[in-house]
Amino acid sequence: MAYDFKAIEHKWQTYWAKNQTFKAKQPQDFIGEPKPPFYVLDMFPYPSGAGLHVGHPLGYIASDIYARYKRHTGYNVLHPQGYDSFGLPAEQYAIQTGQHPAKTTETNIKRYREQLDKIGFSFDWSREVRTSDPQYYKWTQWIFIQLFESWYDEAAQKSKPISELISTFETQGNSEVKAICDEATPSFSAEDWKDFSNDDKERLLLNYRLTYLAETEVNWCPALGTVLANDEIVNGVSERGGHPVLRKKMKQWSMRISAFAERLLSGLEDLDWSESLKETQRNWIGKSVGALVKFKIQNSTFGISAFTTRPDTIYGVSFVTLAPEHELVSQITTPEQRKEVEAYIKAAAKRSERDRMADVKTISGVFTGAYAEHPLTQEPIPIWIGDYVLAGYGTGAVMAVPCGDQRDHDFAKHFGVPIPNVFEGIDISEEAHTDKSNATKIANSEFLNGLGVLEAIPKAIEALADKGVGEKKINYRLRDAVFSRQRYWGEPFPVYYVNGLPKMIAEQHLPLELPEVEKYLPTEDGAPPLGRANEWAWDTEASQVVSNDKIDHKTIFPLELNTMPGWAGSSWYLFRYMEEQNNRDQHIASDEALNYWNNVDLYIGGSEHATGHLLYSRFWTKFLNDRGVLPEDEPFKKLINQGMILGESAFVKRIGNTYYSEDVKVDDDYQKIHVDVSVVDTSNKLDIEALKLLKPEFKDADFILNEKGEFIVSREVEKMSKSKFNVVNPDDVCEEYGADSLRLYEMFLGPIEQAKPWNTAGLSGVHNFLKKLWKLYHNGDQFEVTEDSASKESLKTLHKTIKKVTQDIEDFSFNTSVSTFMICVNELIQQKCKSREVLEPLAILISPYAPHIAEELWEGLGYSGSISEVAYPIFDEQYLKEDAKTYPISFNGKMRFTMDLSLELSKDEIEEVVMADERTQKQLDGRTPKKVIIVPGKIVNIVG
RNA sequence: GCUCGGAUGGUGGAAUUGGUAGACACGUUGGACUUAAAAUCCAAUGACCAUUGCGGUCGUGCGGGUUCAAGUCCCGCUCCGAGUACCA
Repeated sequence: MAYDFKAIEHKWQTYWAKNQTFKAKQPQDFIGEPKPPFYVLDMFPYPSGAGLHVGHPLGYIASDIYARYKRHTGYNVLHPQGYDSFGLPAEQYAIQTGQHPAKTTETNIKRYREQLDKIGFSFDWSREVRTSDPQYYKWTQWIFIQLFESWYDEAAQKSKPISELISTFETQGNSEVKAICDEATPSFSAEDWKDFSNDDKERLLLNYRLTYLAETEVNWCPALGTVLANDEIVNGVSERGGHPVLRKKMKQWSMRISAFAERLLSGLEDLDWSESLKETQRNWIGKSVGALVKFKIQNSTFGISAFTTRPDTIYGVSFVTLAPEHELVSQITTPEQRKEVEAYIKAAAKRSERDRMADVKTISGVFTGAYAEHPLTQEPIPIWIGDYVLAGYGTGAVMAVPCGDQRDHDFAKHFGVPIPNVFEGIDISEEAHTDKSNATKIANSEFLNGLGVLEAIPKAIEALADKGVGEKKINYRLRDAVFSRQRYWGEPFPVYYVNGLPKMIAEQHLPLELPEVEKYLPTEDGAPPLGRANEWAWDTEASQVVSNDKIDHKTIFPLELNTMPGWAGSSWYLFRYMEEQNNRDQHIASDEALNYWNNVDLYIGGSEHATGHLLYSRFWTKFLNDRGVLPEDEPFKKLINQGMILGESAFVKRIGNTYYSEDVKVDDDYQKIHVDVSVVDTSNKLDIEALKLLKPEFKDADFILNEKGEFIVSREVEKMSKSKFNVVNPDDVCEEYGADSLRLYEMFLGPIEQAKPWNTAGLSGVHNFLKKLWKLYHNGDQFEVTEDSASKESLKTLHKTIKKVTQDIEDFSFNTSVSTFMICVNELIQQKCKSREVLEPLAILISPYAPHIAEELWEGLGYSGSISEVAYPIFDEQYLKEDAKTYPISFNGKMRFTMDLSLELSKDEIEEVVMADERTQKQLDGRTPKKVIIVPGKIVNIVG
């Protein structure tokens, strides 16, 4: 019987589904001692219209191997899957076609599921989640309300209920409270608080809430009447239509993630994540220690605060630069400068933040005409604006010290601002002196003169603090996260507005479901798509959504028109899987479930989520832990990033309507045109007829063949995408080679974390291997395994394989374990091994990688039921004992020949044997070696 | 620009703590079986030189360095990829 992968894979996929083989157990399901839990999670996919390509399953295959391995070693494994089903592409499609995004999303999910099912994953589908399902986003809304009802106690480093803060305000005002809040929060006493109106109280509380309304900048496209994602902007204009884009302020919900900066930073230490990923998050959070320096503005009541890490250079300040968006700019600019300043602000609004950061070569800025006062010397300091200062970072103001900062130096030189030198014996005429080591001594700085940088910093802060013009400050680069999106296809906020102040809809009335709209575009006056809904008002008495025309601002109020961003639903989904479908009504998950599963033991996904999803979900987890909802304060214990699978695009040379084979010389300028990889074979030959069939536009084209009468394409490695015609569909691979081949090949391609190109030709290698494996258990058409004991050699092969494969799984080195299986099978065939003693453990070993064939072989071995929980083979050292080693004999580090020597020999004995060998004497050619280096068990190196 | 990765034969990659560079595959070439093809099996395959055999030189993106020994460690570059706060 030949290896009939189609029948086998279909048979076992049906069996697994029917028997719910991979359904995880809840703690209460165990009779007696429960198995230890192990939670393996993939980053859930966004179900796009294009379907899966072979790049998507890479991480899923790796995590599936690990999940299956853990089942073999006695764990109760939770390995769920679901969909991140809110998102921009479905909305774009809806705008174009008028189809409801829920409908296209449903279709896409169905297709994803079919594709996933064909690959043989051990997912527990009974726990599926979809972020766009109202029963799911009910809890996303619920979490939002919890955030609204919380504040951050800086002293305790913990989020707490807002009611506690209110009681404190009632008894002591806010002077004693150490809370994270807006900078502009005024101080007040208990009496003041009592005198405030309810609205005033609400406005003040918004300064403290963990989610709050604030003015933030967005990319506004006036022509489209909408806000654009950075992604939708290409070269400064909108991708759709090429319209200009401006930066504009808008009132939006924000998340006070900055309150958690310190914990997000220190929490990294205990995580089993790659050092590079942790480093990326550390840099993103960007902690820096320094001082906040306050500058008075001359002839004005205003002041500017600037954060600096170099308060020691305070006497080197020669100007102050504000971000063009800084709120003071319009108020301090002198009439003479106004025209120039306004023009500059307008120009800066057209540049994206990224452009401004990336461009360090162009120095630009404008003098405001205003002067600040040096906090220590009272000398006047000119105030400039410059777009290298970003409004969102720090205070949006920089105290410029041109002698110590290169950017300030460039700016000063460019505009002819003086560059006072505060460093002893350092020439700063050409470039700034940025060295922060203590070897640098401060000069021209009064009481700081002669001090090293490290001593000068605290001394300078002390002096500033004494005068009340500065203080020690820790600054984080991490900014509060904007949480509003002017979109349709996202979670609605459970918020309505009374007198312009936000109110939460009570928990028991959730979910607040998305309303129907006629079009998915923003309204004509620029309101988000929800502004088109006719039924989008909240009746506080009936507690239900009612028609907009009933809004009376007495009992019926308008609802929030924004929706939540993509990361809302993905920040907590891992906890939803912990509970079974039928017990999800009353909570995110039951306490029993949360306390049993805790958090994710292994998380696999792309590194592009390093600072988005992975940081936000850590933030929400910490918050929900503070508020007693979750038992853990980190979501993902271990994390592996899978690399991208790239496509091998195919190109043809075109001149007019004539196409030339790659190896035909063409003198004129030609264009390179993508052709679909499906009409090109593995030796780069193009099937012209198939191409014409696929793409009618080639019907009348001329094709110039090479001397052999073939048409050859050129190849290039690019990102796999529909527009590049280089997408390989896993369905096609499963059809031609089978899911087990696909799984093995994806792993065999290379290290899981590396980006690598897909080359379908290589599949035959792993497919051949599976055929050989099959043959090992068969004699002709007959399944054949003997009860004879295995040879010493075969046992050695087996145990060598157990050792290596087990180690590889633990190290996530799946590519090398596939090679190990190949070596193992090659050796067993050579040894003509048919013994159950070896073949039975081998079937278990390979089952995480190629589960379908393993099940079939297991059945052939006489067992009924799935192989999936059979105990994993145990490695026994005794079969691997060696008594000799093939030593490489090197001369000056170059290997010349090898010698088989007993491992029992001492260093001296080895030297004696090696020196006596005639090949050694030939190499030395009469010379006496200066040195002989012998590392027993490893190498001999003769120097001389 | 900044942050984080990566670079090894014709191709994907291996070499886990500094110790035989190129495991395992793909591809290519030659051979066996066959009327033929497919499938399968066997052999060769880093480059260059030598060749009757022995053998030799070079070689892990580039330039330096440390070491008995460097793909691996250190310093300085080049190129490519990802992220850069509203793609998910």
